[in-house]
Amino acid sequence: MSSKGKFYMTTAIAYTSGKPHIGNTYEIILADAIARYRRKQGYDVYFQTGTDEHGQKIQEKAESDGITPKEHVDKIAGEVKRIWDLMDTSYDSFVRTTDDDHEKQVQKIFKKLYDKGDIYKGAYEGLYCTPCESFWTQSQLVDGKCPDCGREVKPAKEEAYFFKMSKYADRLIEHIKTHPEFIQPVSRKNEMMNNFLLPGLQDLCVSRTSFRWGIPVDFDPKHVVYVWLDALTNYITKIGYDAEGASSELFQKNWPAELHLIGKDIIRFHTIYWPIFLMALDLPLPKQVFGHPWLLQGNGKMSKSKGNVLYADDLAEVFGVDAVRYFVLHEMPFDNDGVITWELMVERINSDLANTLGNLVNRTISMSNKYFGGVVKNSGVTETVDEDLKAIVTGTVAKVDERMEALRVADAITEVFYLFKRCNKYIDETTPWILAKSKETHPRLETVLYNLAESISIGATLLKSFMPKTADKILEQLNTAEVPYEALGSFGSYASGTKVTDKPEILFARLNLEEVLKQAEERETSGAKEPAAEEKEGPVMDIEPKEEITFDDFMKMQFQVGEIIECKAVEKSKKLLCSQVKIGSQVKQIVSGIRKYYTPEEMVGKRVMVLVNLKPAKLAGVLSEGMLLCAEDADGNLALMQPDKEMMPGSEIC
RNA sequence: CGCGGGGUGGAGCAGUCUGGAAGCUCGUCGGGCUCAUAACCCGAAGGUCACAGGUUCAAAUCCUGUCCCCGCAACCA
Repeated sequence: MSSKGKFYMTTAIAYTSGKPHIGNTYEIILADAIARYRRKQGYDVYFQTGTDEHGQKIQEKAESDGITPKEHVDKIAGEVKRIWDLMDTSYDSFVRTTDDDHEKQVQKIFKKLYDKGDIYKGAYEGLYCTPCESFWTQSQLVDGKCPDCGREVKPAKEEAYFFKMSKYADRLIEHIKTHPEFIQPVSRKNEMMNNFLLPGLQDLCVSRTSFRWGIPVDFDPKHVVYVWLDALTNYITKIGYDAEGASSELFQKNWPAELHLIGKDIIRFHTIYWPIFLMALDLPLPKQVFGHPWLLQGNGKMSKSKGNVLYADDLAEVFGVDAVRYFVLHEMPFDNDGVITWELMVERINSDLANTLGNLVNRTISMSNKYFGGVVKNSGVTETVDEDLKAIVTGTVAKVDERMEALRVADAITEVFYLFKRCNKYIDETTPWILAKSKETHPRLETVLYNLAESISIGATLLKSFMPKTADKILEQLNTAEVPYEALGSFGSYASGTKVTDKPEILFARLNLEEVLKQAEERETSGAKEPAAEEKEGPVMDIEPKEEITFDDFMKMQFQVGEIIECKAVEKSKKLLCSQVKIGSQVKQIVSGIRKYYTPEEMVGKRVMVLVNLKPAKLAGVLSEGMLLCAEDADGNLALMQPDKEMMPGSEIC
C-alpha cells in the first residue's frame, strides 16, 4: 500500500463510571469511520481509544458497590471494550489510565513540569468554616461570618499543586489565530477565545489530597494527580512518550496527532490545557481537535428511572450493528446535536437501508440470475443514458474525500447513498425487463447489468468505512473484491463474465414500527423486574432495586408529621422552596426542589411527612434541616406525602 | 442579570461565519412501472425562515429588543 503518510487519531477516553450509552458509543463509531476511510485512502493510520479510570467519583462508586476501585474499573473497561468491539471499531490501541506504563509516565511528566517550574505547590486559600467544610472569600461573608451557618470563620488553606497556565497563554492565542483549522467546528473557536483565553487564564489545580484513587505524585505521595494531567496525557504516554527522552519509535513516528476527536463538552480541555501542557513539554501540538455534537434522546433526556437510556448493544440486537452505525453516522449533523429514537431508527432503516440500498442489490442480482444465469458480462453496448450514471458513480469518491476531509461524515455517507439512488433511477431509465423480451436487445441488457454491478461495487467499497459488514456482504454477493482506491474514480474494475450469487440474501428487511416499539418496551421493562402485573392495564413503573436494609437501619430514620407554617421561594433558584415546618414544639427550615409543582401559598397549612433527623445542609446558600417526602413518577412529577387523616404536627410516622 | 445550544413546510435537519431567487431526507397526495424487500421512477401540495424594530438596492443570514424550548452548572437532602 502506497502510504500518503501517517495519521494518528484518538477519541476521548471513556470515563468508567458506568456502562457507555449510545451517545458515548457514537464517538468511537465516528472515529472508526474516519480511521477506516483514511486507511482506504492510503494513510498509515494509528487509531487509539481507551478508558479514563481515576477520580473521586469512581472511588465512591466502588465503595458503594462494596468492591475495590480497581475491580470496578476492570469491569467497566471490559464493558467498554466489549461494546467497541461489538460495533466493529478498528482501533489499534486501547489505553487504560490505570496501565502501568501510563501511570509511570504521568509521574515523570509531573516531575518534569515541577522541576521546570511550571507546576508549583500552592494552596487554596480562603476563610474556612469548619462545620460547613467550606471556603469563603471576604466578599461572600455576611457580617464577617459564615453566610450559611453564621458561625465564625478562620483563615485556612489546603495544599495543592498548580500549573502555570498563564505562562503559555500568549503562545496559544497566537497558535489558534494562525491555525484556523485547529479547533473544529470553528464556532467553538470563538467560544474558547472569548470565554477563557482573552479574559486571562487561571492557573489549573493539578493535584488533590481529598481522595486516593489516582496516580500518586511520587515525590509528594499525599497528593494524587488530578484528572486532566492524567487523562489528556494518554495520547502520548500510550504510544511511548518518555519524559526523560527515551521515547519510542512509535511515538517518534506518530506524534503530533492529526486528529483528536472529542465531545463538545471537553473542547476547553483539549484546546487550552492540553496544548499548554504540550508546550511545557516542548512537544508539537496536535493538528486538529474536533468537538463533535451529542446524540440525544428525542423524548427528554436519558435517565435510568425512566428506563429510556439507549445502549448500543441493545440497538444492535434489534437492528444489527451496521444499521446502528449507519444511523448515528448519518443522523448526526456537523455542529448541532442529533436525535435518536426507536421511531427514527425504523424510518431511516426502512427508507435508506431496505428500500434504497438493499432492494437495489437484490433486484440487480435477481435480474442477472433471471436473464443470464447470474453471469455479468460487459458487451459494450452503450447508450447516452449510461454517461450520467458513470459520471455520478465515478465522481462520488472525490465528493466523499472532500466531505471526509472536512469531517462532514454524515454528508459523506449521504454522497454514497446518492450513488445508490442514481442506480435505482438507471434501472428505470433502461427498463431491463423490456430489453429482456427480445434476443436482439440482450447485449444491451448485459451492458446495463454490468454497469449496475460495477456501480454497486464502487458504492459498496465506499460504504465500507461506514458499514463494513454490509459492504462485504454486497461484494460477496457480486462475487468481487473491494475496488482499489485509485480505481474508484473510473469505470471498469468489475471483471466481465463474473457469476454473481444465485441466492441473493436480503441485506435489510423492512421493519414494522409497532413490532419494534413492542420489542423496545420489553427491553425497557425487563432487567428490573418480571412483568408480573401483565394483565393490568396502563403503564407500570419500576425503579432500580436498592440494597436490603435491616430494621435497625430503618429505625435510624425519624419521620414525623410537620405543618408548613410559612413558605417562600428561594431566590437565585428555579426549583427550590424554603418552608418553615412546625414539628411538635420546634420549627425547622426545610428546602425542597418542588417549586415546579407547588406555589409557596398553597404549601402553607399542609401537613406533610418529614424526615427530621437528616444532617442539615445548605442548598443555594440556604440551610435545610430535613426533608419533605414526595412521591415521584417516571416523568419526575412530584406529590407531597400527607397523612390520610388530620394528625397533630409532630406525630411520629412509623 | 450563571454558561451554552436552539426556534426554517406534518417530522428530522442544512443554509446564518463570507447578505443576493427558501434547500435536503422522511411523510402525504397524484401518476408511471413490475426486475425487486407493497419496493423503484416521475410529478404535486405544503413554509409571513419564533416575534418586533433597524441597517441595506437586497436580510433566514448583519444590528437591537422580546417571547418560547432544551442541555449543563449551581441547589432537586
